Amino acid sequence: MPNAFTPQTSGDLNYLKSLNRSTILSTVRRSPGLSRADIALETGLTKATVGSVVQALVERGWLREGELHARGGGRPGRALYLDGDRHYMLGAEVGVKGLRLVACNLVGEILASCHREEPPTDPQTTAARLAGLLNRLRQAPAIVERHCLGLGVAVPGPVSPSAPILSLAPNLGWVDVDFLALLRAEPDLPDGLWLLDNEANAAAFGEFYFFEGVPPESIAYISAGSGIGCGVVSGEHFPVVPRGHQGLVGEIGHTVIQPGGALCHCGNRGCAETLVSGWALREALNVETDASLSAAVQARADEANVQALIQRAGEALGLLMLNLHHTLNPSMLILGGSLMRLKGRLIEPALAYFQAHQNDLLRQSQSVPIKIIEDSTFTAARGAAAQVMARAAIEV
Amino acid sequence: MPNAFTPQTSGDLNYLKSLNRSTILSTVRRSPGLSRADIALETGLTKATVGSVVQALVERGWLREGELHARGGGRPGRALYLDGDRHYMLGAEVGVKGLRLVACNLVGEILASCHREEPPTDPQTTAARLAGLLNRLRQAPAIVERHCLGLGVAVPGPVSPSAPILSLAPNLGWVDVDFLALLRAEPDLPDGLWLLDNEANAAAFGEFYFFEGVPPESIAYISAGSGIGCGVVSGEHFPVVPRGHQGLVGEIGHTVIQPGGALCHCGNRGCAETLVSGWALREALNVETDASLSAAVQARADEANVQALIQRAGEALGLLMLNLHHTLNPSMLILGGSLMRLKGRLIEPALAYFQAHQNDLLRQSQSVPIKIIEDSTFTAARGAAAQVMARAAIEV
DNA sequence: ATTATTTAGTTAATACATTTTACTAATTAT
DNA sequence: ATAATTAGTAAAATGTATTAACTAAATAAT
Repeated sequence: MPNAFTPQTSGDLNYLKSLNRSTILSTVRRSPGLSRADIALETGLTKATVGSVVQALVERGWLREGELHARGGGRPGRALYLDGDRHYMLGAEVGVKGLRLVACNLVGEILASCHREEPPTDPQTTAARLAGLLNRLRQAPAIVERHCLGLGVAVPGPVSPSAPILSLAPNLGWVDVDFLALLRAEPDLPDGLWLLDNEANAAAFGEFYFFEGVPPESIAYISAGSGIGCGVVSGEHFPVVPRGHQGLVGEIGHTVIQPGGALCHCGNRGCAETLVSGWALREALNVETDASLSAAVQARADEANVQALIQRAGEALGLLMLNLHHTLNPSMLILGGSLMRLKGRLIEPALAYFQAHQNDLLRQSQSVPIKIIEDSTFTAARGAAAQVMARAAIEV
Repeated sequence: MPNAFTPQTSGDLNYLKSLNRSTILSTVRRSPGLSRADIALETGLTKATVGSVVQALVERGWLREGELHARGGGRPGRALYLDGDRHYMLGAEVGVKGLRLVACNLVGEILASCHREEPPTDPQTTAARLAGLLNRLRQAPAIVERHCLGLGVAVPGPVSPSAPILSLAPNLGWVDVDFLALLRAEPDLPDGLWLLDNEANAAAFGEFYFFEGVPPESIAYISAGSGIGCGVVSGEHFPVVPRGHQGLVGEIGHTVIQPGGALCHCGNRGCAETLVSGWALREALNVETDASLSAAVQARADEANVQALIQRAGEALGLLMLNLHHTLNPSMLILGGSLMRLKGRLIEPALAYFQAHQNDLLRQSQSVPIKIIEDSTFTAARGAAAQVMARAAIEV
């Protein structure tokens, strides 16, 4: 039956095996240290099945055995963990302000990374530049001996749900770019799975997939940078990222929250992005694209109109969070993106607005946890790598 | 792998069989008249598997054989259809203004129906009244000889995703009502599956499941009645209704689209419901709850302030549609609910606003089809019945 | 110390769903 | 009529998970 990665819908015995293998891997990822017996209990599979699947996964470098459990009577189980030492995934983000790359292992640890803060020009040149950085990254001592599962690339715009093509990146001026094809033309790049996704989706996926602690049922990741995007993920063993008919799920930057408000790049008035986004704040404060917005705000922090501007932006973000909550109702909201560098100045009004406007629908249950990622430099790149892992886990 | 109805995640041979059976049924539902060979081609299953599954489904009254195909050379295949003659499902809607009941067959045809336009009082009494109507409905000649698969109930408020409990129905004044338990206490009701869901979710499900023609990948159904709700469905063979952490997915009536606007029942200002909803319009026009809103509007159609009010409501609906599109990006928008009785007066400004504000993100691909259901008296009830069928199809 | 008990994990036999292969059935084209 | 083509069925083969019986390794009781 279908999950995010296998759109197929009917199944044979192969599919069944892959399903159970993937479920077992997911179970260990979400609860590291479980024993075979624990897994059997949790998944409903028999000890025999779990035993044989685990054996295969250990041999292939996906799982490793750890210490013995010693809890009460009986033979102790052997703890199982994802094996962080044999495979790695590459993740890259083509951002409006530069390229970011990571290599990370099955546990989500970043083994090597690099970034180049220089706005991309045309797709072709950017692909060549990214290929160069990737090849250098792959020489890093921490990963040179490992097996590469593939490469995930995150881009700042919607990706067509039917093909891995960037359909529009307003802030780069790119339209219908088959970035992976451009990349594939470069020499010496690794084999394996190659994936392309929207930056917010990738980031959301990574935060969900490598969540530390008890994972929420679903999350919405609001990416507040030059523009405002949002990625959604849910589904415990098979995390699903809804992309929508045209890949526009989560384009909340262009939801209208102030009819008749300021003119937006998209042609409408009162879009959320006109109130809270990198470009809108830069425009209002006269800050160049390649200068630091947060530094400019910091420098002019005592000007009343600057304070009011950031305050209003924060409140707009809070409103956006509320509307998102009433539309998608995720178990957790995560805030990331470069705008988080404005810290309390932006975040406090946002949270205050969100708390103050909890209405009856919300108040009856406990309110939604909110997590803030202050430095999300590599969040999308790591998320893209996570997507590679999730996909590879199905095939192993 | 999990679908809407089987939260399980690991699988055995039983699961595999159920998966394929359900897929085959879905294939026939979406394309009536396929032959066994067509199904094998479409699903990727072998002819042998399809043959044996179809045989079982014909025996159990889910499929029936039809005419022979005659297309070119070779032995003609035999057309297969869902069997509309042996089973039926009951669906009921507990609405703010009354009860609506249907019995429908596997093809989605309504075999019998009744409604009682009298606002529900307390849950207990309502359950008793509904039970009475159900028992009378089951005596209808069209269904009395058939087998009942179960009962689906749609309610005007969010249902907890973890249990079939209506957590809040603001317009009924009900809180945390276990309506199915109350119903179960009544005598002589049928066995089978009993389901409870939000009215908008149920309606959305029914429109998706029994869609006539080529079904869209996903739909969002906007239910514009006393309040404004929205249901979402996607997934071809296993339609999924995202419900969210607290069952609040689609509570778009309380998204804020006019900060600082009119005070809403929920305590906030500027919610969509303050501009476009049965209660807001009644309040503005001084129409009693049990009187007809559309009649009142009709009667005062030449007053300028009434015209302006409806015009504004329509534009708010259009804005809501746009925001929904940018957040969920469904393949099709469906508008329903009692407000549709205002017809062109409301719908035209809504569509005009929606078309006029298509921005770059939308314009690049063809625009979203919009379907309007003018009379949605039984839409939610039939949808609840559809949910029963979808669930029963997994178990057969 | 020895034995019983409990839990973990493996192995071999079994059950069963799908596939593969070979077949029969029914039509059209030659 | 015969060949060719497509639909559908039947029997054997494949491969999955389960069941049942086992071994392994710890604690608790004697």
